[in-house]
Amino acid sequence: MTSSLKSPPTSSEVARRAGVSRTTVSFVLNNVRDQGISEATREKVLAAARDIGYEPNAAARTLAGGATGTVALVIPKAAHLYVDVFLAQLVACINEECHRHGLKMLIESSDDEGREPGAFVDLVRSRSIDGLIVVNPSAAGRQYLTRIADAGIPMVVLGTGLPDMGRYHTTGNDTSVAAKMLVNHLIGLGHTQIAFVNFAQPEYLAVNERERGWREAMADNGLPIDPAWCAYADISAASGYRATQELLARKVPFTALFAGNDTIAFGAVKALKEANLRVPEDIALVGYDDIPMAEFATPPLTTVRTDTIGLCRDAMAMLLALLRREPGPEVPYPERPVELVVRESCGAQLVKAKN
Amino acid sequence: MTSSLKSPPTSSEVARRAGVSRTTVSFVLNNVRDQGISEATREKVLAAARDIGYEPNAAARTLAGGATGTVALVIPKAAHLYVDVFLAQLVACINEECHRHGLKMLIESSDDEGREPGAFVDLVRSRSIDGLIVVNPSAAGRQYLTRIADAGIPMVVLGTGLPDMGRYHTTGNDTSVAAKMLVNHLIGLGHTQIAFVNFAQPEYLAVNERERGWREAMADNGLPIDPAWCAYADISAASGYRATQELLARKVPFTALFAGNDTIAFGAVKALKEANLRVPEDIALVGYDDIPMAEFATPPLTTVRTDTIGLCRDAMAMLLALLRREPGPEVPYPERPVELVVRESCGAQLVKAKN
DNA sequence: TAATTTAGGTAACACGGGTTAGTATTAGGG
DNA sequence: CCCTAATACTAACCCGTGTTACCTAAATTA
Repeated sequence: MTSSLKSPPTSSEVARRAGVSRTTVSFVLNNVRDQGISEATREKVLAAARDIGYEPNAAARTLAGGATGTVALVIPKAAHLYVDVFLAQLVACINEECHRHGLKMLIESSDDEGREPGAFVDLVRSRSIDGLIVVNPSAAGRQYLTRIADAGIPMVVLGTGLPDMGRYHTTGNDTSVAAKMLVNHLIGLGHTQIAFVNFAQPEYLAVNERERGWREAMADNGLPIDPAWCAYADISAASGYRATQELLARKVPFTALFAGNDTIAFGAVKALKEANLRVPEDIALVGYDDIPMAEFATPPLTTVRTDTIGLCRDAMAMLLALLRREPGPEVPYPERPVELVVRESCGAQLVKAKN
Repeated sequence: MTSSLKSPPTSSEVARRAGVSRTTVSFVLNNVRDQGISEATREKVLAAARDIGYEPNAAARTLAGGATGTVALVIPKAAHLYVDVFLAQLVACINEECHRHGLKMLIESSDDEGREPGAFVDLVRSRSIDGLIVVNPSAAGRQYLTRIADAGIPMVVLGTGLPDMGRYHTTGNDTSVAAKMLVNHLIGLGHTQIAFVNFAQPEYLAVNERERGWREAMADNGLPIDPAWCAYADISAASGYRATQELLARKVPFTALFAGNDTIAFGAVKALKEANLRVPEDIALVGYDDIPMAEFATPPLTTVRTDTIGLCRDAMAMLLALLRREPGPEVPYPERPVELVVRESCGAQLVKAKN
C-alpha cells in the first residue's frame, strides 16, 4: 500500500538512454517516414523505450495538436441502463466498437437530475473528446445538439424521428416500421381492438415513432382507434405494470396489447394476470426489442428484433468518418434487418390450432 | 453541416479582452487567494471570459500538473452489461456518483475478447486517468492489479473474496452472508435437498463466495450436499436455462433451487416448467440481487437485496479519499443492509397456508 | 576538385494553462 | 523625506510531446 509514485518516464529519458535527441525518439515511436532514421538508431530507441517502460503522456500528446482518442456516449439518464436493456446493449456494443478502434469511451448523461442538462457540451468545449454519439436525446437535450453540430464537432445522433435531421448526422432504427410489423401481426391474428402502452413519455422521439407505427397499421387496415387504448409508461417494468393497470381501469375493451418494449411487457403480464386475464388466451401481448429475457417471460414474448450490433457499427462508422474528416456514409436509416420473433404471448399458436 | 471549426478561445484571448495578463486570468478563474486581485479586475476578467465563452483546455490543464478529472470503471466484459443487471446498476450508479463529484467516467473492460486483457493498464501509464474502480476482476485481470497498486495509483477494487486484500483497497458485498440468508430461508421452509446453479464460472470470485454461503448454510444445519446439486451458468438467463436442464438431467432429487442471480432464475423457471415441475409447488426457487424485473417473474422471485447504491457510494468515497491522498475509509465489507425479499417463488405462502 | 545531393540527425518553437519569483505603485510609519 | 510594507499585477518558466526548419558529414555527381 506504499505509494512509490515516481513520475513516469518521459521521451527525454528515452532519448538520453538511447543517446539520441528527443526528436529522433518521437520520429521513431510515431513511425514518421522520410526522416532517414537508420535501422540501428531505430532499434536503440525502441529498446530504450521498452527498457524503461515508456508510454507517451496522453495530455501532452493531445495538447501538441493530436486528438484525445476519446469519444463520449451521451445517454438520457444513467439509471435507464438497468431498466432499459436495449440501452444497455447499445452502451456495451458502442463500447466494444470504440475499443476495437482504439478509442476510449466516456459515459455522459443528458437528462440526469441534479446536473445541468448541457454538461456534455462542456466536454466538447474543453476539448476533452474528439467526438460524440448521442442516444435518443430528449427535447431538453436536443437543444444543445445544433450548437455542437454547428461548431463542426464530429457527432452522430442515434435515434428515431429526429426533427432537425440534416443539420447533424444521424442513424437509427426505423421504429415505426418495426412497430407496424408487430401490430400487423396482431391484426393478422384477427385482433381489431389493440391497445398500446408506450415505453416512455413523448419527450423521447422513439416513443412517438412507435406510436405512429401503431396508428398507421391500424389505419392501413381500416381499424378505428379508441383514444383510451393508449397509455404511457416510464421505461421500467414497474411503470409498465402501472400503465397497464391504468389502461384496464378505463374499462375500454381490447383484445390485444402492444407493449412499447419487452421490459414494459413484463409489467403488463403481471397487471393482466392480476386482472384475471390470461395471456394470450384473453389478451394477446407483443413487446419490442427482443431483449435476452424475452424468451424467458411467461409466456415467452412475441416481439421484434432489430439489428443492434449493425446499428452500433453504422453509428461508429459514421463517427469515425467524421473524425477523419471524410465524407462518410450518410444514410439515416440504412437497410438493417428487422425480424418479427413469434413466440407464445401473441397467441399465434392458439389461432393456428383453432383452424 | 458546414464546419466552422474556429479554434476555441484561449486564456490569452480572455486576457487581451480584459486588458490584463494571462496570469491574472488564471488567478481569477481558479480563485487563487492572496494574489490581491482587485474586485474591479476580477469582474472584468469574468465578464471577458463569459463574453467569448471561454472554457479551459482540458489537456493543457492536465499537462500543467493538474489532474485529468477522469476515472475509469473497469468491468470484466462489456457484453455483461445487458445480461447482468447488477453490473448495469453498478455502472449506472458509479456513473452518477462520478458526475456528482465532477468527474468524467471512462468504461473499460478487462476480459473482452479480441483485446489484450491489460488494456486498462495503459490508461494509467499514459496518465489518461487519475484513478480507477475495478469491478469483479477475473483471475486473468487480477494479475495487473498489484502492479497498479504498487505504482500508487488510486484504485478501488469492487468485489468479493479477493485474495490479495491488503495490497489494494477494496470493498464489496458480503456475498456469502447474503447467500446463507437465502439458503437458510429455504431450510426454514423445510427443504433439505437444495440445488444450486451458480451464475458464472469460478474464475469470478463472487461465484465462489455465493457457493461458499450455500455450503456453509447447509453444513450449519447438518445437511449433506450431493455434488450433483451444483451446476454453473454463464451470466445470462439462457445459460441459467441450460444449467438447470443439466441439473435435471442428472436425475438427483432436490426440492429447492438456489439460482446464483435473478437472471439465472428466469432461465431456471423455464427449464423447470418444461420439465413439468411447478414453481414453487414442486421446486422452491430463490434468486439473488433483487433486480427490478424480479418482481415481474412468474412467479415473483424471492431473492435478496443488497445495497448497491451504498456499495457505489462507499467505493466512490474510498476512491475520492485516495485521489486526495487522504487515508480514507478502509473497511472492506462495511455494514450495509442485506435484505431478504420474500415473494412467491420460494413457496413461503404455501407453507404458511398449510400450517 | 568543387558542387550538389543525401543520409542522419538536432535545436527550437508550438500547444494552453498553472505557478513562482519578481516588479511597479501606492500607503503608512518614523 | 526616506524606508518598509502592502497592494496589484506580470514576465518567464514548466508540464511532455509533435513538428518545422535547419545543420553536418559523407557520398555522389559534374
